[in-house]
Amino acid sequence: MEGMAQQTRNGHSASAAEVAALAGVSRQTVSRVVNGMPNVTEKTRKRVLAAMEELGFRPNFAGAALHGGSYRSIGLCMYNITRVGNLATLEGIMQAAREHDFAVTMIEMGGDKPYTLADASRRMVERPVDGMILNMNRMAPDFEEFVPQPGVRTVILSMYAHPRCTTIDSDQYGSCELLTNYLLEHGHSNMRFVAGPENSISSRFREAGWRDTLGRAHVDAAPMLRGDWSADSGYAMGERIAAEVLAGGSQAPTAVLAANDQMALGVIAALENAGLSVPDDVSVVGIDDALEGLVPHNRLTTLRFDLRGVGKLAFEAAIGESSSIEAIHVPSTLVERSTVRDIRG
Amino acid sequence: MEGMAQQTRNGHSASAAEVAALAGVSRQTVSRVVNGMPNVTEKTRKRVLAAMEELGFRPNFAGAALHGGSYRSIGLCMYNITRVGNLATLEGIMQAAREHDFAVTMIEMGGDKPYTLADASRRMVERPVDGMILNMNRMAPDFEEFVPQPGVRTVILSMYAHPRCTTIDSDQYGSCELLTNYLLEHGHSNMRFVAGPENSISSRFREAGWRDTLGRAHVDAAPMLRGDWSADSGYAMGERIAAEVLAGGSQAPTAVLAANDQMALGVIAALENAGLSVPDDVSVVGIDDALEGLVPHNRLTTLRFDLRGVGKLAFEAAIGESSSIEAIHVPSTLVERSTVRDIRG
DNA sequence: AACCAAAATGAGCACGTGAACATTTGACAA
DNA sequence: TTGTCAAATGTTCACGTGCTCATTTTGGTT
Repeated sequence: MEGMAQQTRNGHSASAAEVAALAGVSRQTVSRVVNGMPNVTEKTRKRVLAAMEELGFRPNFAGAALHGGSYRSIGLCMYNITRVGNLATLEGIMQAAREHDFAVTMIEMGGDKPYTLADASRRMVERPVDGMILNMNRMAPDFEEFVPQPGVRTVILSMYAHPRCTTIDSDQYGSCELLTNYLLEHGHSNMRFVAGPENSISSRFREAGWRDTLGRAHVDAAPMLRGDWSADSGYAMGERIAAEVLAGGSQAPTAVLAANDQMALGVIAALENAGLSVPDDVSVVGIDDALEGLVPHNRLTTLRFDLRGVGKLAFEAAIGESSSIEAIHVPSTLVERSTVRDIRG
Repeated sequence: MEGMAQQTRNGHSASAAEVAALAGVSRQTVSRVVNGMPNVTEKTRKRVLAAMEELGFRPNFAGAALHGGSYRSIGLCMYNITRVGNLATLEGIMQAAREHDFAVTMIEMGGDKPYTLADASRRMVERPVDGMILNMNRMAPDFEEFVPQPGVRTVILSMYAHPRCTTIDSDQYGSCELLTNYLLEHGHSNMRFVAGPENSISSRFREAGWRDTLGRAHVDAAPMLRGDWSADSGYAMGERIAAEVLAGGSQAPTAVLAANDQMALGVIAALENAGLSVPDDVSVVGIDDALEGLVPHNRLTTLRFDLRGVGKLAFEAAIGESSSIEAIHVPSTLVERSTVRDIRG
């Protein structure tokens, strides 16, 4: 059993005291070596390191954290990791965490029913975290009245501002404002909007951005077409739009704004299937820039969110010292490809 | 500052002792209430709960864990979260974790250079985790010689078996074995294989599965076509295949096995662009079943991995009591749609 | 009222570490 | 040799909790 010298007691790794005993020094010297502090002779350091090696020493996290320091970890509660946007945000958070040598402690809430922020916060706070980020996809039932756990900075990923927590999200509203203006500037005053599902917050803000922008430009909005984010739903709406275009008349649309790229893809397929050309007959724009590498010859003009930026800001707000409460909307950038034609003049 | 009664000292939440003092009971009684132990009068419990509420008590994780219990968390080290497969695996792990009331502590390794298992393990072990799962996308340089941290069960997500750790992965080899046999059974003895990039382990196993299966069936393998997972690379290979088909002759392919769905999509687009019909002229199969909702009228016959199953098994191996070391390959299932034609007879 | 068992509560130790402070060692100059 | 000072090392305390064991209280029975 010599090879098993690492194991002491019931599976727990050796303590600093045992290392100290083996190395013939005091426990404090071991601590100094572990934490790379100065004022240790090279000879002593070597002896301690050898003892650590022999015993398979693993500094006890609890003992270290107990003293009152930070856990160097932030909590993240996600509702649905699978959603493309959430994933990129997660990546941004992870990247920021790595730069600060933080870990990310994740818990997932049951995917079926919408969770309350209070539940998420309660489950998270019993973990070793220095702050927390709560993702809110659908509307949390207790959003307004939610009170964050005292002493743990809490950031909510949400378009809605919160009275007691900093909120961060990509500017969903601004995204459609930007795209609508873009289409208007290219002469498309008669456009159709293919929306996402009604229960999605993003979807609602995207729709509002479109509608308000048209209103500000004094352009009448045609009835919105309801999709469900999927390419097939986009295709179905695309068929309707194709019929409108083919029917002609002054109300015939010249452009389509789809609330995500998949639906835009469906719209394009339906239009082309009906013998129409994109962008010669109809211009189409999407949102998300999610088709990269996924579709051959991707040429969709779309909008890219700075999701890593969102993740980074969320992380920094969660560990930040500032106690100010902000509502941050991160802007997005237009990605011009070739599905929009300029029809002015 | 009455509303700030929650905050004591420098941002730390109140201790059980302070709660005890306020409630006029012993600290041990507070502990009993917190942990829901029996033998506490209802009246006492109420008083303690009230005191906890007033002070905003948060049980100190370190203090509790110090006693030697479990952290109720497993570590996960990921190389690249963005990859579709990794995401689904993560989801499986999260789901299993939730069922056991575990959290998942994630760290990400720098996305640019391949990481060593030793690095990942070292960074992970200083966190409060009861076990760890290491993801290995490319070949880790130290795979063979890696020795897991003593006392922390370590699971590697890898197709290769490891001498000292349990390994788990979707059966990449078996996936192409299954699909190749499927095509052979449908009369396609002349098929082309569009591979993924050379540095990907999955890619290598998928290619080997295809090649070996053809060998066992005594069918000559045509030269493999090298893609890079992207739809555009699939399109490029599809153009070459189309040329071969149109050239005719006994060596003209009747089917294509693409190592992922995106490339299959590209192949189909190229074939159809060349005036060929799928599946009437050429059959095409992909792998991953990744196009759901993403593409209108998805009809690609493909293979679905049980990635959640992989995640679940990995989690359970990481917290399991059994010290046996296994190499688990989780099988996948065929998803028949309509891009393969039976040309027997 | 007296007694007893069971339930409720309290006291003290142990966990492994970091930090402040105390002590020893070693080098060098007078 | 002796004194001095800095570097190296050791000692002690504190952190907040769970557990074991001791003590007190409660409720019921004789």
